[in-house]
Amino acid sequence: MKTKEKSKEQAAEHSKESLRTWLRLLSCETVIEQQLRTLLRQNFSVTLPQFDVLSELERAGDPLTMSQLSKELMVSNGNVTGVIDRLEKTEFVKRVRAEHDRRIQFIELTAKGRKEFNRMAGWHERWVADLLSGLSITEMNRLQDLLLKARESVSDA
Amino acid sequence: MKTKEKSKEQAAEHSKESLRTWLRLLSCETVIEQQLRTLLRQNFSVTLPQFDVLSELERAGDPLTMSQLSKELMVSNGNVTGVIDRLEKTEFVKRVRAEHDRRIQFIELTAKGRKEFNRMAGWHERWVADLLSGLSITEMNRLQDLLLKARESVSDA
DNA sequence: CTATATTATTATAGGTTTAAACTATTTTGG
DNA sequence: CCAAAATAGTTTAAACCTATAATAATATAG
Repeated sequence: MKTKEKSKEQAAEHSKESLRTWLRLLSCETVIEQQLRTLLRQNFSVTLPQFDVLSELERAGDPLTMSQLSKELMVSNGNVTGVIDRLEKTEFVKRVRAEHDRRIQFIELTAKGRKEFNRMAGWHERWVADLLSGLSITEMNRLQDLLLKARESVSDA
Repeated sequence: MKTKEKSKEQAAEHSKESLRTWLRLLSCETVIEQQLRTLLRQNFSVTLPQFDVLSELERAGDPLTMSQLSKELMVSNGNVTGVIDRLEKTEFVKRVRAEHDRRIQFIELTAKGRKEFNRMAGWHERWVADLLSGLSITEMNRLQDLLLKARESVSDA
């Protein structure tokens, strides 16, 4: 078989392996997500999307707008509105209208929100480490590289 | 540093890499899922969960019960009820009560459902292959192995 | 000042989970 | 054997998440 030439057989095999890879990626993500969702709910009465918002706010260090949250978390803007509504109800965050542009809502962590999040984050990291304890650091680094390459492939496609 | 001894530094690094790995896995899964969801909706007016149900039914070859679908797709039983309700409304599947055990609902593809699914499945495979075209077959095999190992780690934890 | 773009919310439809309810079946104890 | 209890399969209810599309409010450009 000639090299550098993409035969039909190779294309078919690539296609088949792509599907297998995607299905495995999906199931792997699903089992981890469900574990974390359950642990967060049972231990802290918080949902995973809510945790993700708090995480993003803490990571940023500064208040973020609805649009920034929407972009960072890769969810729709209408979605963010609902999650923030509920986080505001539990007083983990608060909305603050920007002075210079009254369309903009800045979302900031309250003292309570920051304190609770830090408590959760410690456990969250332990849970993830525990779930992935069967992988060595080397394996995780290789996995990260391949996942990054996959994501870049998707972005280019 | 002594070998075979898990120092605190190693544990901390493992923990950090676990979190990075999980976040990368999550974002990778999310971007692919959103692409596929959009493509399915725009081209076939079907949702990703509905496609997954049809896929499972076609793969099985025989009708499946609600519980079997719930287990295979790793979603709750209440969830399956709703998705099947909608698939029944579009006449892609139908419910059939089992003779021998009248608690059981067998879900089977209709002729229309099977035909439409096969049309979708071809495109679905092409889309996935296109999204992952930046990875070689070798890379995908390595990725599959690592993902399998990760999922096993989660199951053991 | 008007047209356009940006930011956020609302409306609608669908997906998801957990807990509880409901029905059918099986098991158990008398 | 039969009634009660336990188990199994599915659905329902309530709460939340999610996307798209439409809308409202504000800002900016011409």
